[in-house]
Amino acid sequence: MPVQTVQANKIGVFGSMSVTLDAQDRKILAALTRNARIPVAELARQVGLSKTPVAARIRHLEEIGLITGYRAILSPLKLGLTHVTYVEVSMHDTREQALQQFNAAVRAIPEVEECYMIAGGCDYLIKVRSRDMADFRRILAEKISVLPHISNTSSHVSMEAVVEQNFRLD
Amino acid sequence: MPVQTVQANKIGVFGSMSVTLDAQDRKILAALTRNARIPVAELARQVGLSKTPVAARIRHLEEIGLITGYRAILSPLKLGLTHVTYVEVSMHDTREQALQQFNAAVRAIPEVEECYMIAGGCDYLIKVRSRDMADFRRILAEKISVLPHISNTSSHVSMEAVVEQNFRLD
DNA sequence: CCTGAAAAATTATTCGC
DNA sequence: GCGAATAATTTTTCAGG
Repeated sequence: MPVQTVQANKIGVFGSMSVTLDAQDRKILAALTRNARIPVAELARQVGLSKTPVAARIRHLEEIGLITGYRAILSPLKLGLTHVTYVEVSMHDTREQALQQFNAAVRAIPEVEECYMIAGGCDYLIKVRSRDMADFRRILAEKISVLPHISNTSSHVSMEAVVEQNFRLD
Repeated sequence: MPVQTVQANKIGVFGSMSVTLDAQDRKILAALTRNARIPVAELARQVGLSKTPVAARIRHLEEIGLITGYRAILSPLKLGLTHVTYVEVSMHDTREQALQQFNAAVRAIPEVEECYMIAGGCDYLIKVRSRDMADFRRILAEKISVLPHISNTSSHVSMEAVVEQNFRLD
């Protein structure tokens, strides 16, 4: 059975609670986080168990939704997507309906890599990945600035990626 | 032979520059980005080619460094890491040596998920993932605030993740 | 709940065309 | 680049501690 069936999310009160993991589960997750294609046999060796319990643990971690999937990681550099810009967005309407309309619209923009609603001054922080400054200008003008209920935006261009997509397991 | 070797480098002569991809390569990357464990046979079906060229294309995409790896994706929620905070960091020394010392130090903090050097007012933008506010306070006090050459920090707490780790292939 | 090995299924590779 | 046969790898199963 393909693994992506794991992504059947059970969204609800009980399905979204955090889970306690033992040291071996953490080793399994650390290894799968480094390499999604590691064989269970090799994983078992690293964890210090036999294949059977390791396979069962992986299956369980998938079923409870802790492992949401397995993905290939691409080089933004090789894709020509070297420019990263953070856009602060202020809203002129922060009522629930307006926020949900904004959320839906921002999710439809493929160039938006991340977006968080922020407490305090600016209302949203959007991370945009683009080819270059001209590409970003187009994205800002055609996609970001036309988002619903926006009051104004402020862009902050990255000069260097110091840490990109780091993980934390402990 | 894959097409991209014909017109290999778009810009410049260096091996780290961007690559031109045909529609089939993009389909392969899109599929592997959704599911790293998809069998070559299934991938071939989706792309509209047979297994042989698809396997060769994947191998090539790995060799040129466009596919950098395959990783399991974990649910921050299930791990109890629901709090995201962006920390703006200003430096009191922006000479090259100071920046490199800062970069090395920030890379050693596991709770830092991302860090970009920013043009303009604040010098760095750091994304921190924590269990809760108390956990963040500890990280800020013990790990962020003690980074070398820092002048001051300003924290922006996320209230909602609207988009998390979205990809762009086109 | 784990072990270890045999069995079964799946997947990748190698050919001639 | 195709398709089938081959070869390799990986997962699953099961009796036993």
